[in-house]
Amino acid sequence: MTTSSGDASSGLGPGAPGGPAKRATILDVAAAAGVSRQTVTRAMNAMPGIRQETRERVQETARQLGYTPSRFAKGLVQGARTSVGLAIPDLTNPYYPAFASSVVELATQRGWHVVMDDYGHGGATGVESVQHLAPQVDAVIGYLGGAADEAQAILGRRPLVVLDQPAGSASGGITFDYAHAARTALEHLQARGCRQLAYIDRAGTDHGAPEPVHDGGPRPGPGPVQGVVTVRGQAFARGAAAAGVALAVSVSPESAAAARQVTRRLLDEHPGTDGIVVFNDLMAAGVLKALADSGRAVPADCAVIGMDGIPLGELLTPELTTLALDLREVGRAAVELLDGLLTGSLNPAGPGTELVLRHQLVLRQSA
Amino acid sequence: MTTSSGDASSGLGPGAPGGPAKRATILDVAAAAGVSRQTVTRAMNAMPGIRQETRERVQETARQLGYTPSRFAKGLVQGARTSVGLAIPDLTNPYYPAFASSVVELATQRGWHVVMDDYGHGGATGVESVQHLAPQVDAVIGYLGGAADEAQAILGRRPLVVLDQPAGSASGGITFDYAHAARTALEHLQARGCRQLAYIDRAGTDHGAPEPVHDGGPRPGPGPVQGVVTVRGQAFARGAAAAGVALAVSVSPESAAAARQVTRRLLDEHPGTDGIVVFNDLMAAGVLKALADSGRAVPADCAVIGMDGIPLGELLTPELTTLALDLREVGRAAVELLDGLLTGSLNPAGPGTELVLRHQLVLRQSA
DNA sequence: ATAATTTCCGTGAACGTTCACGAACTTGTA
DNA sequence: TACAAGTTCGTGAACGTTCACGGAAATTAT
Repeated sequence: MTTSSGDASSGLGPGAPGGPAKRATILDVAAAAGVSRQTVTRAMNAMPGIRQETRERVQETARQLGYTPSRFAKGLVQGARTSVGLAIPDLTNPYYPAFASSVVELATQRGWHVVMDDYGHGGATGVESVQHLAPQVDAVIGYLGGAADEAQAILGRRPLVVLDQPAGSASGGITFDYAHAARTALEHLQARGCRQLAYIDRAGTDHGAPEPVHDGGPRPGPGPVQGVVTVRGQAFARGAAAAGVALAVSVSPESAAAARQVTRRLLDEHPGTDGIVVFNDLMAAGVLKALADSGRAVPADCAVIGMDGIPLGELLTPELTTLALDLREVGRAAVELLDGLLTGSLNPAGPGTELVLRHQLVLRQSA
Repeated sequence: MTTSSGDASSGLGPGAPGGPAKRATILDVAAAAGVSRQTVTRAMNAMPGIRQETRERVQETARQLGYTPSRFAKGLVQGARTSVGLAIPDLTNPYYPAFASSVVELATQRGWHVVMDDYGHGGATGVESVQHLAPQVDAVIGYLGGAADEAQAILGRRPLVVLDQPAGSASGGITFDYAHAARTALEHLQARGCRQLAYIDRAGTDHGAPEPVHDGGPRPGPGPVQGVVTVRGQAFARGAAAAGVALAVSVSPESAAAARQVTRRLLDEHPGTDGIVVFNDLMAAGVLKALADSGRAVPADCAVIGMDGIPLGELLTPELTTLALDLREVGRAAVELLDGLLTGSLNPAGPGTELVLRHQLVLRQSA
């Protein structure tokens, strides 16, 4: 502008000098190219009704000015592309990536964007995650670990699909038939001849549990059951009681290393244990280590059944028998449920639509 | 609408009848509550200058109408909250979640949102992923597997941080010192007394390779090296040549199962192999399986070194020695680099700032 | 009682884009 | 030449929110 030389805006436009280089707008491009807003729009969006030469000139001008259309202005006038929030407690836990991958894939197929929040590492809760996502998304899918009502309140009318917890007032929910899983596992172990069973539960309450129960009723067996606080754990305790089989229960933080230690103690207290079911495959990996530590052969001396069926199981030694969940299928169920909610074939305001999925026993070496 | 009763909007507002229930705006709320736009804004955003009673009344009205402020209108007037795109080839590969988790955590700390794209499953490329993300984000971090220039062109002035490939015209890049990694691994194996080494490379070119070379120069050893196409593979081939050590190279698709098969063939062709380095830990798991299949003891008969240091390695039997990368640290580096680019302390237009990280040998049982 | 604050609330403007429409220019045809 | 039809481009309006400012009402001070 102030220079007398002719070649203004040579290559870089703003950026080098002065302040933070105020963002170029469509008007800047229009002015620089000697056309109107609408022509710039036509050039940038591959619309008809513009001469090829003009289009190229405008595009070049836009490039030189570093022009990027404001997604806000565009969204405001065109109506939102839907974007869904995905709340995950811990991507580091191999259970979740498989699920998340599926959600992202199917959401992308529908033209949605996925805003991901991996809230566990910051020590946040599921509700806080929803709070963080809320202003940015049109819907949320998530493993919140409870408080579905509160989360739905934050989202207002926008649909919320929660997993592995009662839907409550949430628009939709996907749960798992743990009673069926427990029955399947226990029957398999019994058929195998196991008589001294144990279950390793995860420590830390999952807020999905209906009541933080101490199982005040008749103790189903000799094992300690007081610590059982997850819904999975309750299902196994009840399943064992129903089947009239002894079940020792230990509780461990959700990691292989922790499960290894807990299992060592369990084996000290119950040396005759000959069958163990574990909260999930990751912890089962630690259980296998502990059994190896103690010199026991798997499955000869003690059988092990994991849960969830993550790919890791196949790589362990021995390969892990597990109550598998097709995590891509879980993701598909969540996305399709949300799709129904969004397109209105399902009513978000109505009572939460619940979908129940079942684990399937995958026999490998460990049991 | 058709009813004569007076109680309009009782509890649910729109939604039940008619069409897709046009979205409620701030003006609807203002009218329903008998106040102005600005008062609604004040009520919804916890701003001062409003009576508590009014605030509650407005909030209740908003709730009843299912009002959710438009993120586009808000963004337009307030200036963008920055949101970054995260392009990941395959969340199912345990390498990436650890990285992604770190990125999400640190981005959230900065108040950014993360739009995730897991582009591999759809058969898309990194560039297509960037294309998909571009209209929605202010910057991109990603493993693109090449074509950084093209991706940067799509983003215009918006910063792009690429990983594990030359930055090219991208604003920033993070690469790994594979020459150092190769040297470390080979030296360790030699010191261990291994004499017949092998390297299992990943099939499929990573476009980051400077030239799709057939290594036309003098063959560094007896092993077949023609298939080496990844930068990692080249580093190992060169490292072996420099150290004057024989190195057989096999190529396998990126999965444990595939690596298992390839390793079986390798062992048939080179039965004397007593040390194997693998492209990554996931494939190394398959290599361990193959060695077990062949009746070889690890590390007594053959040592194995993996690469990248994912948590899986500790759970294998034997536990995997690996050239570990602190993936959370990689995420941190990417985010901090991007932060510099965004806040302007680094110049996005300038030549890409490259950062080189090093693998560290973590000794466990397998070597 | 009047003035000086303070509290509360409303109105014009602006953010950057696309849509709907119309004007100007070009080409083809009688 | 004149008219129709097509091509290319520009202008007002609208999307829904917040900001800056100003006015009215309620409260306190003089």
